[in-house]
Amino acid sequence: MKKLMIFDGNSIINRAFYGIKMLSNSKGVFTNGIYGFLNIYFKFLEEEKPDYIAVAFDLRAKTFRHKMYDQYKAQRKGMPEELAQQMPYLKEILKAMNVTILECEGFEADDIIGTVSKKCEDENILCRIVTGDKDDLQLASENTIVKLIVTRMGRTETTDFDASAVLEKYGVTPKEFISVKALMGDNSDNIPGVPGIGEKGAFELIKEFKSLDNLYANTESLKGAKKTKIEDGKDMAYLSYTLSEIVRDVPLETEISHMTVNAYNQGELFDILDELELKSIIERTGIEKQKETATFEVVEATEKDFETDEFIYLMDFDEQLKEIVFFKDGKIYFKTFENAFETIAYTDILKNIFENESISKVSHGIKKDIVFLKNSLDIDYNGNFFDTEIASYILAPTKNEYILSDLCEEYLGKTISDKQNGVGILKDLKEVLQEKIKENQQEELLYDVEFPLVTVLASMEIEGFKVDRDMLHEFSEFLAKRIMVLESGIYDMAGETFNINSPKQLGVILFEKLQLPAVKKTKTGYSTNAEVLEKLSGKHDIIEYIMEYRTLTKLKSTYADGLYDVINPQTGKINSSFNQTITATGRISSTEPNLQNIPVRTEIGREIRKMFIASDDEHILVDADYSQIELRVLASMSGDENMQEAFIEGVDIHKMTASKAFNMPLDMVTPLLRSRAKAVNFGIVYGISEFSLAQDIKVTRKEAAKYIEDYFATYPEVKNYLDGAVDFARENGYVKTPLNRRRYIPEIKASNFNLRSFGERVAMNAPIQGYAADIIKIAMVKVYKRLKKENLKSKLILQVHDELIIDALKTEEEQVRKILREEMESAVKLNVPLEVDMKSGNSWFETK
DNA sequence: GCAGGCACGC
DNA sequence: GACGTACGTGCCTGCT
Repeated sequence: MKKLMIFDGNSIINRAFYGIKMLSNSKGVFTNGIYGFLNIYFKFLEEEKPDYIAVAFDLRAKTFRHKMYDQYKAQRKGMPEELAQQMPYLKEILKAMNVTILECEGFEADDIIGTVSKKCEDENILCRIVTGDKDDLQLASENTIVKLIVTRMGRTETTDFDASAVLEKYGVTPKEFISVKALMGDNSDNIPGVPGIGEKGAFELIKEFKSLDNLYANTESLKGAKKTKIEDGKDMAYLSYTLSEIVRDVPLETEISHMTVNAYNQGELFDILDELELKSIIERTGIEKQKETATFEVVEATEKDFETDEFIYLMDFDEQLKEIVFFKDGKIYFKTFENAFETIAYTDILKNIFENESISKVSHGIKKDIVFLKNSLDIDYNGNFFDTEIASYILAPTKNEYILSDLCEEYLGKTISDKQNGVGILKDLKEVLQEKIKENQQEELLYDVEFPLVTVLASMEIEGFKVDRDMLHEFSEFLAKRIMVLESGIYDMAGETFNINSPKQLGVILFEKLQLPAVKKTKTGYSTNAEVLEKLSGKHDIIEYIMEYRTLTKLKSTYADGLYDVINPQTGKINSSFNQTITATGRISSTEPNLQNIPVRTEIGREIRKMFIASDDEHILVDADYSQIELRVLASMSGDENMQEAFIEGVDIHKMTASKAFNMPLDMVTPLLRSRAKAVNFGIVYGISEFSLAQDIKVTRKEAAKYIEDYFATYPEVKNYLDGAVDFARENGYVKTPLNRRRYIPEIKASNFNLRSFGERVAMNAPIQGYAADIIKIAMVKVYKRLKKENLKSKLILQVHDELIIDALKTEEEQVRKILREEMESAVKLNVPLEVDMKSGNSWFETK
């Protein structure tokens, strides 16, 4: 016997959508429903190996059921936007797979399925119905099996129902199932049923009477209230029956003989799946990439081959240079290096290329090359280059990684098999990226800010920050002693030893053994974070101990010991990595170690900064930080005169905000009111929610909302500006800074309130934080160039978002201060002054 | 190897 | 009313 399988497209994509966590491609198109549908589709295809296959869909148009009963599915909300946008893609995919799609105006997918299964019965074909909708159980028969799926926690479970399985599970036949539903109704479809008859009653009645007709022919055998309910509900019952009964003679245009399982239209299918970045599905379909695989002639390079005016290369090294591959005149050249001698013999050739301004370089991730060439061969990489990694980041800053092969597939549709072939299409990639950068008007941002910054960051990495090893070690030992004392105190009070670092064990001690009130829970148990501990403070002496223990162990492990472990033993310096392609907003990040989160707020934490020192006795640290850069940016971009006034007059912005928002003279502003105004300013800058603001300043959400309202009344143009940013994002899908740094915000269209609110806050915040990031990057490039131009030996060694640190030769200190102030304050022209606070000192501690 | 909880900075 | 909450990095635990 032949076998047909039919899927309920809407039902399955729905199940998948709600059962699988949100997925989206890098452009923000959601894909979880499609992903789930296809996995289910392939699973059943492999299991059942049908001869015919079809997928049925609902259409948006009203069905005969709506015409018959205007309340039908009336309460049902439309599909959420995140799912709706996936439907056309799914249909395209099915078309590319040459799968029959069945839709029929005026009917639902269920009716189409009912019709197809009826045809199967007539033509003696086995039928398999795959759906998440229990209603289809009425279609089960000997030859028709309903495969009912349930998705939970990302897993799909299936139960098979033929007629006897329905009878066994529910005690009624498939056809009787319709009558049951007619009596009990269905909330999800808004089918009324008989008032007062629920699931239990409906099943009992139909088990006894078998059908509605028989029930109503024998109502006299019923008793009491039930009898009245049934009799009164007769019209409703019959209406509900018609609504519930699946139609089995929908006018379909397609015959079963046309529903054969066909070969895929490979190129088309690949393109869609590739666009959606559904890699595992591509693998599962087994489709071959129809696209070109880049292959080039590969030859070993001679010294002469290195002569070129455009050096397109990829370099491989660890401690030693291992290989350079480069592309020239349609050929790939490679040169491998077995040992240090070979490398040294090549130093001049490499120097000629990398130090020569007139040879332009193209590569992927150039900063690491600059650092390597300087450290291992003392080669000074000049600034004439195009970095495809940085360019890709500017085009799409929210991607997790910028891998060359992925980018080639994305932008060129070409697959690269290895590094050698990668270099062969680097130039093509460069040209596509260049074009897109131009389209987005991001040329100034890329060529005048980001590329020059690569050199600056490399220099900062090479230079490093000198630390006082011994002092760091002593501090660690000091902490260790104090931690020991706290530890034994905690064990005493707890009456047992346990791992204080384990929130799980700590939770048991505090909230079970010591019976302290548990205020907050996490996914896995009791919350024991600082906020919770603060609330418990005073209730038990152990709390203070734990709070101090947390502070000190954090200081010891992350800072004292963590930093000690990464000191270069030769130089006594710490060399962090500065990453330019991580953050969504345009800020840079620092890793291994992170020097952008060295403690400053608490006295004990600030101690760490005493260990960050000038490189030697001849040097001094000069620290310059922008004063309120984000708020100045906001004042300038919004054009709000009230806010600008504060900066032009040079008064304390938080105090001014409090004075204006709470309608009182400046000298009446109390520290508490100032700190609340500050929190609102802070919240605006970081795009925090009303909820977070309430938590921050420990007021109710309502009060927080009032503060925000007062704030916007004080600065009406700020409100206007922020609303405008949200509108812009809704319309364009992204926001931008004045330098056209973009951030895409797919969340702005989400139907989920939290996700959409998040998108709106991002839309308001990204231009502010992003522009501040642009400004300090411009300043860094200008400061670096000035230091070089004026032949100074002082070096930029660190950036912390609004702060620059220079390790200055003492004899150059005044010149360095002048350069920092001038270049930072003139980086861009705002409608308010850009101000810099500056301080020198022998340690980072002293500069604060 | 990975997720969760926590804490540090701007 | 939405039950999650700006951006990052790194440490520790406790599970697989």
